[in-house]
Amino acid sequence: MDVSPILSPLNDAQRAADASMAHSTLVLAGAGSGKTRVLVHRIAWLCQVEGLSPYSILAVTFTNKAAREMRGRVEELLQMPADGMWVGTFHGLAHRLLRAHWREAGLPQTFQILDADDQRRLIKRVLKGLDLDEASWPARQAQWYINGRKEEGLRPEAVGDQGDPVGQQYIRIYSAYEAACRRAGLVDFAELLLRTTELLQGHAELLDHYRRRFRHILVDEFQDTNALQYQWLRLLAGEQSPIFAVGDEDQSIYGWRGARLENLHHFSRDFRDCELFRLEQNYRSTGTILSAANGLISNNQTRMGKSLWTADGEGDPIRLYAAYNEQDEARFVADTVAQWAREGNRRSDVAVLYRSNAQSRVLEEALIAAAIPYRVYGGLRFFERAEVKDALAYVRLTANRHDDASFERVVNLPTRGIGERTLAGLRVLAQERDLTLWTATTQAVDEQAFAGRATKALAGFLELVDGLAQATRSLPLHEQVEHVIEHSGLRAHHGREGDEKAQGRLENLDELVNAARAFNFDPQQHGEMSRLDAFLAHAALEAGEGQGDSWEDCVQLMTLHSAKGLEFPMVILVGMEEGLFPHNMSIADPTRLEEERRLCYVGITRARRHLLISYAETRRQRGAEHYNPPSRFIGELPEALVVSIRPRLAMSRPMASPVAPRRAGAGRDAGDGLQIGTRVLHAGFGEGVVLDCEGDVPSARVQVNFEREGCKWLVLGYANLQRC
DNA sequence: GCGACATTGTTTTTT
DNA sequence: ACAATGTCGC
Repeated sequence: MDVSPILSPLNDAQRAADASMAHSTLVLAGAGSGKTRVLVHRIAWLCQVEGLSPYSILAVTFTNKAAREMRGRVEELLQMPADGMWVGTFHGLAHRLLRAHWREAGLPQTFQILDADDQRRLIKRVLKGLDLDEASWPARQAQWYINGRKEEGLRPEAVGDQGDPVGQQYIRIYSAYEAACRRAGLVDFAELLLRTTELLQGHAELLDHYRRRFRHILVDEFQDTNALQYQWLRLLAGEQSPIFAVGDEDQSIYGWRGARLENLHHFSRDFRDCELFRLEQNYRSTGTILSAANGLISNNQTRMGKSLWTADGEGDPIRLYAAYNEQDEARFVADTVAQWAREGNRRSDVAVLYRSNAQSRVLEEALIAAAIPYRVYGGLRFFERAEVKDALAYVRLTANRHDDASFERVVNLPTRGIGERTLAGLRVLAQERDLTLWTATTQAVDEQAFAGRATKALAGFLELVDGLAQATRSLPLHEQVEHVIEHSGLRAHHGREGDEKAQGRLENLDELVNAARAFNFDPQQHGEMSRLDAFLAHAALEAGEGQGDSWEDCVQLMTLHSAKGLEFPMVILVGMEEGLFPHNMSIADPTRLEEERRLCYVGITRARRHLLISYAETRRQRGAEHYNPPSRFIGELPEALVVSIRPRLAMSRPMASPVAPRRAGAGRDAGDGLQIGTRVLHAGFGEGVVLDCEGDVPSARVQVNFEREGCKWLVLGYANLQRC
């Protein structure tokens, strides 16, 4: 057997890890050290050298994208399809197990998945049902509590209440929520994992079967596992299945949603005969970028420690730009990208990374003004849009009439005269008789429990859904979806609104039909599920990243979180100010501050060749002007690696209006559309940024901070400034 | 029951 | 600032 294609592209450390004979293997892989490559080649090694069938391999990732990439690369390396191999996200794999064993798991065959939004809405209803007012019991809080308990593997009855009334109330909420899910056949994300864990714990023969089947388990991004995922893995691996985990403590950025970095530290204790490998050679970035990353992360106290190095050269210094305000910063980004493109580079090789989504707006405006195409990642994805979810709710009801969450969503959409009063009556009825809303409605109609008009409306809704189910039963999937959109009245509903946004919603509905048409049903993966159920699960589990959007050469805009796992020749890290990054919510707590620092580390290590950092001295945040000092993280970079690309002037932070109040509107705009922060070109002084302006049009003066000459006041009528 | 105004709370995100 | 809710009058 020629193993050279598997091992020869690897360096010594990677090769040692991939050929490890230890029972458990933990690979601490720094950013850009070939993490995915090690996983892919390990699978190839197992198949070709140790002679395992792909059928007996289980590989777990956190995102669908990572799962797809892994499967693709394994197939490429092995030169054959790896159909039998289970590769997927924790949730995707758990879902698959639950579909295969719904009976043993105690679920209805048609169980539906709740996404985070569905879950919150359902919890809201449960809170109402318990007569708790929303002010003291916010749904978000309850959601956080419930998911937290599930991720600890705890059911309501297992949660210990220390006699504290708030805790007891939460336990009540948790119980009521569980009952609501059970009645309606609904499963939230955390439930997928918890239910699977319990399924395997409670059914020795099933556990035994899967333990025999999965002779080897691989896990990506191990630092992001939560307690339940860790438990799930231990259970599935048992004593006999070797486990191969890859992770990086310095890239743990999801602590706030339950990820436990400790899992990485406990690995060698909990999985027997463990061998540890470190990958520290980086193949991505220049020496400068790595030194900056190392310098920054060394400020974190709680780490095992690791230092990246590269055989590559030093490369460019890191450029630091002190913007006057957020508009100036955005313009700097646009200018930089324009310059980069002018030099013959691709715009898509540039990523602009920010801490929070709200920051994308100014950037987008500046890019539009400069006619630079861009693409924003994140935000709400296709299957999360309200109109799409509405349509899917109808479809879900045709598949499972008892899906209360979907029932509530569309029972009066478009409005058909079923109001809050009627609905409240229905809920009471359902509660009293322990029925789903659908059944309760059927009985209410039979018994004429409500006023004539309401009863008629309810009967109309029941008929509508039954009719939709009837009519679509034997249609192909996309025609089912199309039929439902048409005959539920949703299309007409959005058509009536007639504004620009409604147009977009209609397009999304069309796109949903397309998505249904394009959905490929894989009997091997979906087992005995119907095509429709498989599509609905797909919509819930894969929010629909790649939908739409052509492949134009676009600058990439995204949050630091969504940049994890990606790399770009040029990275611009914007908004590096105290309070923004590190975020205000995290500054006081050392643990969270360290996570912010890791987030910064992730951002820096995305860059291959060029790294630019900027901050704004003034920024409008939630309506008010803020003067945040530069981020402490800037100061933590080795000074020698950073150059300021515009010398900061003593005058660079002029005091704003409190000292010299101006007439409303004046002071913002010096006629000519020159606003504070506008970049201008002067024939003699070169380029600069408008800092201030005063007076009215004939004698207006502006203060400009020139790159070469410093700060000057100019009379607008004579200066002949050009915007640039 | 429904549309027009006030109030509210604002990290990060995948599944 | 601003979107996403909740309350009020018809």
